Amino acid sequence: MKEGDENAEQAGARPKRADARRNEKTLLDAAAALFVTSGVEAPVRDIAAKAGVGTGTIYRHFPTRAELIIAVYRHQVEACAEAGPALLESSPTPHAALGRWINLFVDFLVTKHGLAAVLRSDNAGFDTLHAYFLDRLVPVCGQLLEAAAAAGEIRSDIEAAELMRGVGNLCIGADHDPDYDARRLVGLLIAGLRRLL
Amino acid sequence: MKEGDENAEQAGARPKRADARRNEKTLLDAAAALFVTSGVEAPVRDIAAKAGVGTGTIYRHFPTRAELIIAVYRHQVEACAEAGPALLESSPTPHAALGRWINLFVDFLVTKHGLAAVLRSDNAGFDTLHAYFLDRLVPVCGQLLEAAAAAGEIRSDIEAAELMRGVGNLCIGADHDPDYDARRLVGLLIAGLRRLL
Amino acid sequence: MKEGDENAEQAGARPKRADARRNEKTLLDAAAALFVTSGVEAPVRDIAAKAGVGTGTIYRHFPTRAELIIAVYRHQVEACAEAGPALLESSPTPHAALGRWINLFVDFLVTKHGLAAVLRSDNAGFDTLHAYFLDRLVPVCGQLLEAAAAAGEIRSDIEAAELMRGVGNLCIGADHDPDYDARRLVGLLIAGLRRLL
Amino acid sequence: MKEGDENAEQAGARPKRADARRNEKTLLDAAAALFVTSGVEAPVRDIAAKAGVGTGTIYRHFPTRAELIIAVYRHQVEACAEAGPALLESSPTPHAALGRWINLFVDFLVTKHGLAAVLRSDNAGFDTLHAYFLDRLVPVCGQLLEAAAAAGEIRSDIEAAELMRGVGNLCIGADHDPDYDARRLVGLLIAGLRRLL
DNA sequence: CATGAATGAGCTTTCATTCAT
DNA sequence: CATGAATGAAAGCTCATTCAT
Repeated sequence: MKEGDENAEQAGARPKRADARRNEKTLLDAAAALFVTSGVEAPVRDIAAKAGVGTGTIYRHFPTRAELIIAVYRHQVEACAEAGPALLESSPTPHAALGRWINLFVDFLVTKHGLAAVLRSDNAGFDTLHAYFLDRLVPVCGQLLEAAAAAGEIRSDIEAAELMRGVGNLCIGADHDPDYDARRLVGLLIAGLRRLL
Repeated sequence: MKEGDENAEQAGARPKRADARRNEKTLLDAAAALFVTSGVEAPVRDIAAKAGVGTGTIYRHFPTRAELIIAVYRHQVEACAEAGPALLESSPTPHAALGRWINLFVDFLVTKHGLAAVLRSDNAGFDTLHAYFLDRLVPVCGQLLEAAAAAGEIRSDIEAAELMRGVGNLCIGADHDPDYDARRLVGLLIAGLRRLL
Repeated sequence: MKEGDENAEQAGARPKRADARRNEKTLLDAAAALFVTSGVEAPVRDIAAKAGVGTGTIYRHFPTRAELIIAVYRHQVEACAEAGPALLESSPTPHAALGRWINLFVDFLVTKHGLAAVLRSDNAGFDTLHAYFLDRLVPVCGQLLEAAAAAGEIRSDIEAAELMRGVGNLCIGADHDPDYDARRLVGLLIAGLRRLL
Repeated sequence: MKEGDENAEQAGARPKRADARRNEKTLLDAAAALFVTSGVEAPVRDIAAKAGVGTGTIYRHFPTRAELIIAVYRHQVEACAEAGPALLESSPTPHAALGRWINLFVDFLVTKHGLAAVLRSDNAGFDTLHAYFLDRLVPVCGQLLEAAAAAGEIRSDIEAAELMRGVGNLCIGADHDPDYDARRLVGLLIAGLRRLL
């Protein structure tokens, strides 16, 4: 049955079915919402319920939790990664660029209940997630760090991966405590990088 | 209630009390040992098994996990708290004292598998634990902070509670990753406190 | 519905039918292959995947698993059924013919991972399957049995249906254990039919 | 000496608590009953429900399904095993003893829905079960087989393990079909062992 | 008081089957 | 007709917590 008279999907070899696409969107929205309130380890059943789908649907779209988490946050992570070089150019100094970029990351993380915790998990199931964040963000951070070090603004004995982890850690629990300002503490951390004059 | 137990013991001369006390010691040792290997959220059953007692016994002595954790670490927390004033006197500057004292805290936390994470938990059951740490350590930290601020060494817009939380956060997950040096990052944080010259 | 398909095909000359038939063939091949490796209870999805079709297609062609199994093995079952009379003629004695025919059946069953087990299933869904095997093979077996009984070679108090079930049972699990030789045991069973002299 | 497990319990250091013992009995009864109707792979939840206990109770008493199955059938298996030597002495010939003993086994198995199937399972979880049956029954069968072979009554090329499996297989499904008489078929099998005169 | 048995909610994951596309 | 997305009922297993002994 090759009649191409049906509403042809937008160009592409195997376009996702409309309902599937809709569902995936619904799913991601539901997951994102639940992640905010219950953390990224929210029960699959709850996510499914919130999305109004069966649990199987989640597993079809995202076989592992890591994949779901990545999908939920991909856009924001990508945006963050891409912002790095631009900030380097538009900022007065590399150290300032670093601070701004880190703030972007903090703004992202602060609302991701439990994400930072899961990034520390030694559970094998989260390796993919771990790797994704590392792959995308550490190089960017490294670039900024190197620029600042090259400019003599900061110490050069801190690894990007370590700094990122520190920043990540400082964001843990920042969403459910108005007395805790992760951004301010991260500011301290970044300030601490400065080479002592 | 706090001192009552001791007195009742002397007066009543009930041998059971000695048993109970011995049990409690055994329990704390077992819990401490298991916390090291399995984290502070180790299954109650495992702790009981290690102590050679029934699970009920644990609940009798420590109705909530928070209480057990506090009991296990009380000595070390007290020691840390008490070290504050001494360090203030023996250190060249208040900021140096702060740094040393914070290092003490980091050294404590980093070896307590999962403790830092639990301190961030929004689980109501851990409120007591949270409060205990705050009560004991924040004033000490505040004292050091104030001294450093008074000496003009650091900014004065950082609260002790917030700083403690930041330090605690930086320690999360530091035990199972040799590539992550919480102490170095905390050092950055403390360095970041310095008033820019 | 049973004969309609064939006629409609010849009359209407609808090319779609050719597609469908090809599909059915593909399906049966895939199912047969998967049955060998994963047993006759292999997941529908796996079969569909192997055939390169959707799961719905399988249900369209074979609404129940029993029907699929029957379709997959029909040729071999028919061949087995048809071999009975021939063997009766070509064998030295009816009992020998029976033995040979039974061996044919054993050889068939033993390679059909899980088929023997499913033949014993009390799951209503397999009634059709059960009935099919009975309908096709029991009469043949009965014929051989009667001939042997008439020749005075064997006891006459065993029903063909029962014997077939026994043989079927002996084949269960014969595929995944090299230490178990269903054929030898079946040989014992057939030998046991002999009238004691 | 056996000196009674029951008595040892009263005397021994750690007697099982009365409620636990009662529960275990209830559990075994419930499991046995459910095994009859739903097979030995009946859902843990169903067994628990039938016994009126929580699922956890089952796992406490019998961490693996194999252990539960063994416990349910232990008495009968032991009785069967122990009957072997006695039958050898009390029967007119070793072959007769073998037949009688096999009948005992058949009577046992015929009501154990799904047991035979599970004994064939290649699932690692059932290794223990498999081993238990083999350990207890195959030697007994082997003894009878050897005696009969030594007496020249039967062929000597059949292994006890294989014979037991054959008998086991013949019993599959015998409980839910009044038209299928496993005992008669097994009789055939045993008769087939006879050395042809 | 101590014990540890019992409870049962809660989580993940699989798959037969239906039905929108 | 074919497709494969969605469904949701199972099922196994863990562990905090209660409570009979």
